[in-house]
Amino acid sequence: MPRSLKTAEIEKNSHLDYFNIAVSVDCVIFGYDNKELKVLLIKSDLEEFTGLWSLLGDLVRLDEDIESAPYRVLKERTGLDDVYLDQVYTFGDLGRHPSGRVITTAYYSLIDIKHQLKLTHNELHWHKVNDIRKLAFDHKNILDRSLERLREQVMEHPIIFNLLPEKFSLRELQDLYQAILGVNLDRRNFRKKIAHKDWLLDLDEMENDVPHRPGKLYKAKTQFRKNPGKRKTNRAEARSLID
Amino acid sequence: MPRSLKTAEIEKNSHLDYFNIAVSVDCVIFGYDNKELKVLLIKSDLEEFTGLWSLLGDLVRLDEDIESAPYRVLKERTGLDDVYLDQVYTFGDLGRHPSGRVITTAYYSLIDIKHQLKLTHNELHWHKVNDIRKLAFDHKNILDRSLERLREQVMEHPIIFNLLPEKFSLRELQDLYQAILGVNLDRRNFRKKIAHKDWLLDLDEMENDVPHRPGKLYKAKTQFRKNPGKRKTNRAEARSLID
DNA sequence: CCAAAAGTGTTTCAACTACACCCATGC
DNA sequence: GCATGGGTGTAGTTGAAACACTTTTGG
Repeated sequence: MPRSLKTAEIEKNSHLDYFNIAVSVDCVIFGYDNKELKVLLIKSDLEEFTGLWSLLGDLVRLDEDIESAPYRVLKERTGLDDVYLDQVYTFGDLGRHPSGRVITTAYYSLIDIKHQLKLTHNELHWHKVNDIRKLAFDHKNILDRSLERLREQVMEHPIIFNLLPEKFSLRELQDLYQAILGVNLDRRNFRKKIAHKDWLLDLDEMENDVPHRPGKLYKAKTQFRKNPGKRKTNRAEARSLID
Repeated sequence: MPRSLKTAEIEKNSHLDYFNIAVSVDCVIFGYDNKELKVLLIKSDLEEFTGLWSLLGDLVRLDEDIESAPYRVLKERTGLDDVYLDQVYTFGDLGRHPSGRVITTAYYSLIDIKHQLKLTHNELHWHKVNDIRKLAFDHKNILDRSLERLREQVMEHPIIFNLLPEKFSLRELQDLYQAILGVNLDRRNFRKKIAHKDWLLDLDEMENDVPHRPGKLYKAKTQFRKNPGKRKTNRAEARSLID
């Protein structure tokens, strides 16, 4: 009963297992720091991929909904419990996993990199998304698709706040949009657009410790923060909240 | 080796199989006729779902990419070979299949209902999408998500022509958009918008057999018709073609 | 006083909406 | 000649883009 197989054990699959299809999830965990979009990767321990990094994934257990699996992976790897997750795509080409037939469903996740993570593995590191050229398996492809999806979602849906600390200035928000979209935005137009969307609460507080004129601080209206209502209803909720 | 298991045999899974996760694909096959959006369904042969209809699906084989599976299902069920397909979402809740643990990836497909289909099963019928209240398994949910996705795609991407015969009038095209989106569109604005997109070739031919002034006939520029280049590149191609 | 970013309004342009009349064909 | 849809243009509105100066703070 392969109930508690770990990713690191996939390669130990017996020949018998090889003749079944295994189902995994892979998490594209995005974070934001120092004006750069980052992704959390783990050093691959497969011989075929020595020196390469890979996404965090695991086999789906027999006793969990597929959507629970990425929450479990996040919890196990980072200690985080209440995160934004969205399914991206399912990848199932024949040769995508060297140890056998593994079909994987990719989820992307947005977390506040400053929430001191309890990283459970010392081979776990944040990488600048822009610097990544090659990953183990088809994970570069999965990353590209997830980033593409994130870019599609981020201007339309109030999800970006999950990448920021609770309080932030409009400049920080704009920098983050720019990091994700890879473009520069006009400050005045950006502020008008954000104001129009009515996603923010004005905290009547100011930044401090900045070496220039401090900006006002805002936070996201609570319904947009983290993962409102947990599993399954993500998409529908996010959608209804912006109508 | 469960290499050639058929959907209809899922329920025969042994207890041994029950303790594995099976992977299937389900096809939401859309067609258009008589100003109504239709979907191709098969009568469920599971006891639990007596009298209910279900989507066409099958287990993914060990020797095929996951994206090949829906093409194979389409080919087996309708005889069609070169169809538009797009992955929608992967559904994997614990209780979704009464015979065991089956995770399914949904694809939607757009086909010309008039291409006389070689329907391989006499319990296979077209149903008006608007009339469907209940389906076997979680297929109503899958249908709803697929329709939602089709609606998102159809104004932005040149895919709708796959639902029409090769030659069509602007009225037919508009009727089809209206059937999909569930709204009425202004004729003049619609024609301007379509003209602007530059998706059509003017055939310099007229309708005949219509009991009113005949309209001009158009066809989609060839790159938008059917499934250009087959599997895998669907999304990327569709996207690049509209830039 | 210098550097850095905060904050703010107007004009232009493109896209979308609403809306009405004459035309061509079949019957 | 009547019914049905074909075919077309304009005015108003809305959202996006371009663009520059003054203010506040820290150093």
